[in-house]
Amino acid sequence: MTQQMRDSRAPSAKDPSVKDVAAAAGVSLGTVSNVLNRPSTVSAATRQRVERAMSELGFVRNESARQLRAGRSRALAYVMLDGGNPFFHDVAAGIEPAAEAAGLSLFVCNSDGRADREARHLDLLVQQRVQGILLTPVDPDAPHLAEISRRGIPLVMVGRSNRAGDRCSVTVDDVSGGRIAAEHLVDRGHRRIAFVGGPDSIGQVRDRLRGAREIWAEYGRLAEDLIHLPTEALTVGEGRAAGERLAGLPSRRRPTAAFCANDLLALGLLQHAVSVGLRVPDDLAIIGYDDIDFAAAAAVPLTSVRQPRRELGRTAARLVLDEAADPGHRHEEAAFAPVLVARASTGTIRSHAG
Amino acid sequence: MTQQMRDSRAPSAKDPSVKDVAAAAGVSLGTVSNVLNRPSTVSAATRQRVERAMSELGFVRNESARQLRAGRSRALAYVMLDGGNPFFHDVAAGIEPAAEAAGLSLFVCNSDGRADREARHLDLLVQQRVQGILLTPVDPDAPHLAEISRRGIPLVMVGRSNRAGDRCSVTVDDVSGGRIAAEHLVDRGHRRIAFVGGPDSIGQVRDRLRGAREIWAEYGRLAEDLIHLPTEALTVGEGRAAGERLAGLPSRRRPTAAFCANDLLALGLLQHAVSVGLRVPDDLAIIGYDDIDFAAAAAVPLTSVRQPRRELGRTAARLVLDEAADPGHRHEEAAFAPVLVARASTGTIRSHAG
DNA sequence: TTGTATGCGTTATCAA
DNA sequence: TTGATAACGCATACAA
Repeated sequence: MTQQMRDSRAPSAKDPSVKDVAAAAGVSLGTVSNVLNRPSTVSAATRQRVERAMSELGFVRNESARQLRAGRSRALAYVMLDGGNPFFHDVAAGIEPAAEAAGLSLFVCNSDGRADREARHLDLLVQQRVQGILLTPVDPDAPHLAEISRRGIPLVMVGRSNRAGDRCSVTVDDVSGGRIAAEHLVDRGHRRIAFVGGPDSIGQVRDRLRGAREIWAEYGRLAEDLIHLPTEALTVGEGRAAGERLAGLPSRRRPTAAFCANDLLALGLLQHAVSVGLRVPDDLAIIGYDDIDFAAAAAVPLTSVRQPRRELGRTAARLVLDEAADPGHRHEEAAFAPVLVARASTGTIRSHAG
Repeated sequence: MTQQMRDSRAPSAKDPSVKDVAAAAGVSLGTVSNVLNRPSTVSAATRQRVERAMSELGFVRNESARQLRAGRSRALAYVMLDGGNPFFHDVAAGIEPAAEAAGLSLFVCNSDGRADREARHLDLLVQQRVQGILLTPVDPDAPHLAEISRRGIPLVMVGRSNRAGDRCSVTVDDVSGGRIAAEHLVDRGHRRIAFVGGPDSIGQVRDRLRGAREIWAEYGRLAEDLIHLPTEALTVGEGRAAGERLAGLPSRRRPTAAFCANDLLALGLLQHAVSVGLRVPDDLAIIGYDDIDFAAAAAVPLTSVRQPRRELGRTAARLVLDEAADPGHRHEEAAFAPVLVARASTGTIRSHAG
């Protein structure tokens, strides 16, 4: 059942190198290299001989050696903020084809929102001499990021720009997103709403709340009618917990709608609402943020503020690649606009009964 | 706004090497290496001098050079089958700490269910000389996998074993899982059920259906009362589409419960059911497979057949690491048992009304 | 068109 | 305790 297979090659045999191929083909090492890198400069006859030797020996280029020689790796890296949130995987999915088109591999790492993990990943990536780093940072102004730039490694911020603005970034205006979400709720006639989200250390959360408050004030609503339900993380579980607290409010203070700082919170809140028999959107309207696929897939499809996830990744990749290749590169901030995607969780025009 | 920063080091300056450090510290290159690798053999005074030089120059080891020297990389890789399914990311999350504990990095790749992409990733990984590969394969018997083994690279199958059984694998018995799911529905009194899933080329799907059919037969039910609704992929969208077809069945043939080959399908089906006003579980009970976090988070929490996702990853990592390190390694198949996680989507004991 | 020689940065061996 | 040297596999400049 668990018999060791008799391999055609001893497991300990070392990989054949260009030298071995050269010997087998009866040519010099340089010729083998030419076959690999400038095949047109080699005569058809010898080329075939070399290629035959390569396949017979099972030759595979050693990437470490190539990198050492080249002075840099052929890879990009993306350090995401929360591996449990599909949003970031979608961003990564946008980066990958761009990296591949440039002949580069993509290393995907997850800081999990912890500065120490972020720093550790960054360390490793510098050791690998990656050509560029895409990062959704725990703290966009952390000193260890400046260190990366000082080394001359292209570093692009994804979803957040740093204060100094001295590097490329790809952002979606979170204040504007907060405004859009809140205005949607105002339009739907809600007069008492909740903002669900936290912790406050996350800039995106602060901005979205700020946007919501702006709109709220502009419509002349009372600040106290926009209740902030803080959470400890942007997770489904915290969304559920927020639901409990929301349900516990005295009815005169209870909001008729909730704007969640991301879709995970919104899904948790939705679940809690349904479980206690609330009708969504009639008893409680819910709007999320990010528009991950699971938002559209929810039992009550979730209204959400869409960020162009793949596009973020693609654009960020374009920027690092430019910074890596073009000596005249100038940093730029590519800003995208969030857009509202209205679904059933806030009521459709059709079904809305005032 | 997009001003080029004046770096303390010219962007083109090359990274300092051990040689540079040695020069700066006034010692030989070998001593620097000793500081790095065998600090105890260096006198405290020189060690400090070297360390100071290192930090002043901003020295960072070059991983390529280390790898070239060592003859192998310090990395593991996981090639997942579907990056859009959180299940696989959870497996990866189980691998990572194990890799880290062994001092290895983890490359995560996504074949997206396509053999050519899988092959391409594998190629790249061989070039990188990774120490081992974890793989949820498109086809566990594909010849390019044998090629990996022939090279002596530890290869562990995750969630699927190959026919020959000549390598390590970590599996969860899908037939058994299918049985558990179907029996749960039988227990709930369902006499006509659907199996939603496909394509047939996916072994896991075949096995789960087989298990369901086994139970169905063992309980003396008619084969025709277990309807197979094939899908083209294991996605939310396909789940929704299956819902349409299910609703289109004549009522005498319409199942009262659906067993979905994975949770994404189940979520799609759930959404469709809710959208057409079906009550879940009363009008239609739904059971999924994998028990991803979003199953528990659904508006109607989804009953699912749980696979120990992180544990799969952790165990697979243990096996590759053993194969990579122990010359006396014997291949083994670590088999886990799936377990039912009953939630509201199939009715709870309490609320169940026969 | 092909061959020879050198160096990338690191680690390890050996001699001092 | 420290220093000099070789080797890992590859790509390239240059010579033949």
